[in-house]
Amino acid sequence: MEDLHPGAALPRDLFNADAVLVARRLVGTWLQVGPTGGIVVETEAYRQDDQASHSFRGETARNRAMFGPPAHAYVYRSYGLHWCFNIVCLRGSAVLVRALMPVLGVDIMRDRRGLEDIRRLCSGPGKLCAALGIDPGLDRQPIDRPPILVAEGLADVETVAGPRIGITRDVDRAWRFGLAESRFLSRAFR
DNA sequence: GCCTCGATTTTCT
DNA sequence: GAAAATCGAGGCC
Repeated sequence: MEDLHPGAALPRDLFNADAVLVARRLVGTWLQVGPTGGIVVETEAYRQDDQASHSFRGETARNRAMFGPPAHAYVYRSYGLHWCFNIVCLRGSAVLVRALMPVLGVDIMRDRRGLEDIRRLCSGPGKLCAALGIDPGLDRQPIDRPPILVAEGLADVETVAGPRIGITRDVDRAWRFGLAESRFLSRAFR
């Protein structure tokens, strides 16, 4: 494996754009929360004109962050149990970060997850939040100020695309993006 | 490896 | 009342 470390922080303007473009762009970037972090290997885009998105029916108490400024976090509870971490893009849209290649603070992440297997530490949106210590305290926080950092990561990235996971509407949009050949995905791309 | 199931909050019907 | 942007455990092959 390469010598991995964060590069320059991504500018906020980058997130003031279509979530589909941002989702593809984020594959291979660095995501850090406090003392833990790694390389983003899987994302999904959700737009307001998209029936699978929480924002489709307008603003609610839960999805308020999606209607706030770009480059801020949207953290929500999934299936009543797990947390999911998104980055807000154009108004009413966001990118769900689904999987990470653990790099920084791996022992901390193992402790938080109670799991040794590095390939499964962050291989899903709920797992990733547990490993990074993400909770609703980060909802609506900027992603370019501590404890969050999103920065350049891998130099050359080959991405693959496919249908999103776990949704029942607008299922044919290929808005899930992954790092080609990565062993840290939540599921393989076909 | 595959499958089924249950935990539990938010939203919608 | 039921489904949802999920996960882990347990049963089976």
